[in-house]
Amino acid sequence: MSSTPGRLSAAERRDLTSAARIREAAILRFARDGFGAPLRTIAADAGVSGALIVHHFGSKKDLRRACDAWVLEQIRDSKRTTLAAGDSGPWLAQLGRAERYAPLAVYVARTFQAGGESAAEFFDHLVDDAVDYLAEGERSGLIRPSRDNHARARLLTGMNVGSMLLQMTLHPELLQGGDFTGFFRHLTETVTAPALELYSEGLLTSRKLLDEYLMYVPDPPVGAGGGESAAPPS
Amino acid sequence: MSSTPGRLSAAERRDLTSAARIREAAILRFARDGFGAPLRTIAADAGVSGALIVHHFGSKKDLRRACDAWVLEQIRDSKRTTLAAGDSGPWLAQLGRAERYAPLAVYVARTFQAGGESAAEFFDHLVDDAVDYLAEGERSGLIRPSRDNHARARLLTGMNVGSMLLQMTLHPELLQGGDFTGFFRHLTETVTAPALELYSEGLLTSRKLLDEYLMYVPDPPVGAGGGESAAPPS
DNA sequence: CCCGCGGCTGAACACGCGTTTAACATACTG
DNA sequence: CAGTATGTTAAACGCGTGTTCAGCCGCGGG
Repeated sequence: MSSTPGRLSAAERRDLTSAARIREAAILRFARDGFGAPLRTIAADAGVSGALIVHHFGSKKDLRRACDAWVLEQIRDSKRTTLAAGDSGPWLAQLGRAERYAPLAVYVARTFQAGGESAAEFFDHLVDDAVDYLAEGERSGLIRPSRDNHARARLLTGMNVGSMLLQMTLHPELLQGGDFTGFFRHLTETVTAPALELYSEGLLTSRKLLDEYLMYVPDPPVGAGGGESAAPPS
Repeated sequence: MSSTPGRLSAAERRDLTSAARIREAAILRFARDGFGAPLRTIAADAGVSGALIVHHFGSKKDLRRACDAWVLEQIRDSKRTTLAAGDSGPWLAQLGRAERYAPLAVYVARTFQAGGESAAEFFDHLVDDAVDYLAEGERSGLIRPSRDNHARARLLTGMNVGSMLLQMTLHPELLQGGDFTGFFRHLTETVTAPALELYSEGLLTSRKLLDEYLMYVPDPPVGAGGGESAAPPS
């Protein structure tokens, strides 16, 4: 992994090797076309042969694992940065707007689309983030308290990620060019207004339905959450 | 297509032929495993050879087209029925609970997951339904008026479908058995409570954010909608 | 009787894909 | 300079898949 005598750290130097180019190309291509993208296409993107990819990474699965780890690392970086800047909040939305991080956000969306273990893990991660974010909003008086913080966080996160997934399948052309920011711009443009309305005023005129439901089913929360996903009864 | 001399209509008689069995098996298998399911698996489900499928339907794509049409027809039926019973409303949620229609709902979800032309068409269909449903709720005083009915309908539909998609990728095991109703049960169970809370009380304590946003961007609606999908800024 | 035709099949073909293999180039080492 | 490790490649293999092909079976009509 390290042969040149330069004094850069191994991690830094690797960013100049073809292995790094492959990783970069793979992330971009996976974000564009999903994880079904042929290995040879990634190879062409990186300007190398297909065989070299498996030589460096072992297999396509391992390549994806490497990309996953790298993306997660980048995201942690970004979170540290925005947190340090006091600009806390849900990163998925903001991330998409930042030119640099948009591909990462789309990559994450592809992870959800592909499903599997990593998707579930990542979702829990996002939910935990949302819990924190909502709690902070609650403290600052911006957000209402909930009967079940975890369930609410799960609902909102699920709606967000789900909507992203839907937009991905409904408008694949937005990803086909490398224009990842356009994807998020379109998403927020069509969503912000009605979402703010829903968040500010609600949807129902009375609390009758809610009260009836709460009467019907027993206790709402206790401590830890139990269920998982999200989809309101329209 | 018709050789036996019975007096049933051609369409009815076909429901006894192996072509019908193939269609039925394909719908179930597509719902379970998605449209990537191998033709030979469907053939095994239907108890026929793989070659017979293409003999009857021409190709896998054509088979899917036939299934799409059939499912759409079934859904129209179901809509007519529930509408006649005065039990109007969004069918996707209710549909999942009805033992008979649950596979159809999952099939539709798979359609969205696969993306493409039919997904977009179907989504518009759902949005139109939601517009009607919301308007009716508004008339009956249950639902608040909106600044942009179409945008709101798109948001809510997108959140619903998106959440369904997410649950599909997050919990594929719920589909792996043929238990399609369990899928929807789990979905509504984890979602209903926080969704009702959100719909009844909103999320934000003040309308400041909304007003600011509305001040910032010009007119909200006019007549027809323009954008498409949905995903609130968490 | 047999002839033909439609339902139906197993085997073979074509193709895209991940992966393996053998070889070549380059550069560092003794 | 030989030797060896490392980066890199073209070609081939294996496998899963949609599709095609040649033929079998059973039955209704001459």
